[in-house]
Amino acid sequence: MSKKHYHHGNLAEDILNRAVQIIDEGGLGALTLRGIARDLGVSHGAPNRHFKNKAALLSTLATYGWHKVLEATLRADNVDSLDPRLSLNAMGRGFLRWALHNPALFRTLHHPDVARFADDALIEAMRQFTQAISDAVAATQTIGNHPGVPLEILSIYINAVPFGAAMFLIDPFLTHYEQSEIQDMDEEILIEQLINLVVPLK
Amino acid sequence: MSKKHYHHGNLAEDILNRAVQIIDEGGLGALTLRGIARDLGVSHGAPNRHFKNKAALLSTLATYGWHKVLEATLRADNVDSLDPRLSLNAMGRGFLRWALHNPALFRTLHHPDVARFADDALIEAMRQFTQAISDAVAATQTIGNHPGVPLEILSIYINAVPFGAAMFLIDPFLTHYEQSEIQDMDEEILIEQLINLVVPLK
DNA sequence: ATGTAATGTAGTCACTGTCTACTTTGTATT
DNA sequence: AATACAAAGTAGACAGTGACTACATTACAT
Repeated sequence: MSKKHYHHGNLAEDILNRAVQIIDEGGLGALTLRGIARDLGVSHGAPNRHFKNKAALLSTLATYGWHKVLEATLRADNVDSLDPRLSLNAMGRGFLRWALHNPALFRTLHHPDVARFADDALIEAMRQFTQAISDAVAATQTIGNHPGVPLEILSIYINAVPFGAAMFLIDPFLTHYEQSEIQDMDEEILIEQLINLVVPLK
Repeated sequence: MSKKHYHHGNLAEDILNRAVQIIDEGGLGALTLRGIARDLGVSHGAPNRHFKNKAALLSTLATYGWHKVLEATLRADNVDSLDPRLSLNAMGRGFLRWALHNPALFRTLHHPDVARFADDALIEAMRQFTQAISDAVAATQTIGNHPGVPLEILSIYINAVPFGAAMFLIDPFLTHYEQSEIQDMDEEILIEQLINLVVPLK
């Protein structure tokens, strides 16, 4: 970190952290390699030693994000419950909570210009996530939930709710939308009510 | 269109159409004002006469998209049904069908870098859409659907399903995902099964 | 200790968005 | 019909960006 050293130390990680901050503050459009380099007090070409190009940086960021969101989804309270419904409900809450707390990373996850240049690591991270959701959904089907619905379709449905809800809730549009009562709501209650709609605990 | 004329005719509209094509082909990252100008055989500064800047072009595109998706949502078969559930179900199908057929425009709708610089027209278009959904959801509540759930939360839930599902289904990631049976499915059946999950016709 | 690979620097290039001054053309007014 | 004016397009310039190159510094394995 000290400016006296020629070598930076762990520039790659600092670049990623700074990238998350910038996206949080100004969106993906505000992200520039040269801007990051300036912020870290390093020459404009330095980031190229750690990321082949801008797409590679975004891809790394998205891969990191998928790992994080999977972790948040699987480590939430009650995920380990023996009741598949309670477990899946907990996963949904963990997912939505993480998305609301990490809007910048969340937005990179499904960003089309990121997925378009996805490398193998990113594809594998995405696959792991969808697999985890699919497994949990399959478990609820074994106890009678939504019988007859193809697993892949049911998984899309279950996944779409926290994803679509988060997309809407972190949309800058909401800021312009005055009548909303949601901004005053307790976050946990909001999460609970939304997830209970898609995975009822009856 | 003839190259012999100094004035182009209706350049603004042609710019928008070409922009949609470019986003369809190469994503939002492939969209450049100069590229559009080249494609239309016009000087690089010409688009500035019709759009103050790139953000204004994207904003116009998004506004147009919101109008289109609202139209597709409200004009689908059975939307006029007297049964609020059947009507809302039809709206969901109309929405999802449109999104799958217009991935480029759909992606601009909630693109954070677009909403961030939203002008009044865009905000109003968004508001009209959410209002239409909210009204239809409220109608289903009057006949006993999801009693006790706050309307705004229920609306987010209802909206999240076709939105999140479309987001996933048009994700370039799916291309890398071999085991998927979804790509071989009939689109209408896919739409029907997904929407029936969130708005059951019992 | 030393040489080699990793890491950072400085310079350059094409491309982009945006601005300005200028040119051409459609149209309303007389 | 002539003409003035606004709308629309052109050409040139500028700074910022991503990416590449050649070069400098440093860490580390041998």
